[in-house]
Amino acid sequence: MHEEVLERIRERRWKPGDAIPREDELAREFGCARGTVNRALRALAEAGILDRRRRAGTRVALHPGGKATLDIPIIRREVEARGQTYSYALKIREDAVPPSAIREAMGLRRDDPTQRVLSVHSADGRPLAIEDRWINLAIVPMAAKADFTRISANEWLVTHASYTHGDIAFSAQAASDAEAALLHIDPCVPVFVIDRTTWYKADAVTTVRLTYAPGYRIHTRL
Amino acid sequence: MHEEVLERIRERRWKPGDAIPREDELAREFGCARGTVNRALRALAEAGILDRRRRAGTRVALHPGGKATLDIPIIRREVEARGQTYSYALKIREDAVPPSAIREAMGLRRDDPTQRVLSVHSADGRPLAIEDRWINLAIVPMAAKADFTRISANEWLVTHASYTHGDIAFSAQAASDAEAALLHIDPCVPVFVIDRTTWYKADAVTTVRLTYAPGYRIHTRL
DNA sequence: TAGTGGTCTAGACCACCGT
DNA sequence: CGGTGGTCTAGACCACTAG
Repeated sequence: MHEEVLERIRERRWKPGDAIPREDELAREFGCARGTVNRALRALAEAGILDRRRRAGTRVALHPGGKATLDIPIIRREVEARGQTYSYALKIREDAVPPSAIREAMGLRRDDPTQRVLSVHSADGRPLAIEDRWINLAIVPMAAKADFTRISANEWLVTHASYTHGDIAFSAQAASDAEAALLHIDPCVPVFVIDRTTWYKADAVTTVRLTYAPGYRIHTRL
Repeated sequence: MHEEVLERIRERRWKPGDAIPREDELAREFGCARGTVNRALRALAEAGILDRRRRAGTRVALHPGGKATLDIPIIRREVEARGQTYSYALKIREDAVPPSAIREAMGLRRDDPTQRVLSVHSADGRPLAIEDRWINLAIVPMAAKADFTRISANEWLVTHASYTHGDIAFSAQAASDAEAALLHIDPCVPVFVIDRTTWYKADAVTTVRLTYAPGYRIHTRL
């Protein structure tokens, strides 16, 4: 069902913008229950292949497939999955007042308790990524007692803190002097950067910048 | 249902690694049909929040929420959505033999008909992205007749060609001399790069490199 | 092999939103 | 307003796989 509809779209029998038959018509045509048709079409709509609206019916999306789902893996697992040996070094851990840009992004006041954790993840002994993180201790007080010399803040938070929503951004940056030193590269070299902030209801949980060594790419299938 | 399960995970009543009750038990607890439970749990599993296996039951994922879905928008729409004026310039269009790296990535022979289309997308008159594309004319012969001076190859292909699968990669690169000239920036400046190749069954449809002007970021919510 | 999720059915009522 | 998708039910059988 799902596959048959996809096939008709790919064969261009149903083209972008076209309306396709109603659920009950398709159910008769395929000789199945409407619920089955509904499930198949809803899945295709979630994938961005179809546009569905009550009363207006179902149409092939104008720009089908304009979505990609990325895995955001734990760095350790990513390294180990490539068969490399992972290592990790904690560089800075301090209770400190974040710079105003961070405070603003997290919606924090100057007197909110925050902890900064800066560490380097390495693959086969070579620096792979810098993790520069600020944790809101008011929301995750347990983090103050966690042993970030053994497990990365990245990994600790994934299993010990929950979030309701967040945002993530990918960009290209020139390595700063400090970043270059940690990654053993020259300053101003292009590096791939991921900025992520997560929230629990109205409160920021943590914000992190991951700065990857040159050559890093995020890859996914469509 | 969906929300209630999410809430229990976020409250850490069900923690990563924990097994949660069977579908029929939850159905009794919530006073609904098993089908309803199944739909809710299946949705959470697709989102990476739950791990489900027949016979083994349902568990909270060890690394919940390790997925992000990105919109891969048409550049024109992306610009217009920001309220900027979009413009587009075709720079190169030629039937040519792709370099061996491209041929290899697309699985083409030297005598397969291919067309190169290189263009620049601009926002408010400022170059935003270079689109450097190779099209497999054996699979999309209509592309030879398309008017790429008016509509970008990007946009034309989305509505006139289908694909069964593809892959996409994001990386940070140093701008080459040619790219720097087209984007009106200095060489070696960090630029965000998207490489994408799409396939129809066993044949490559097109491969494209989008090179974005400095400052570009991809952003999404989690 | 037994227990779990995966999928389907036939029917029902509801919510939304173009016309 | 009416027609469409959205969601639910109660039941059934199947497919997979852990023990």
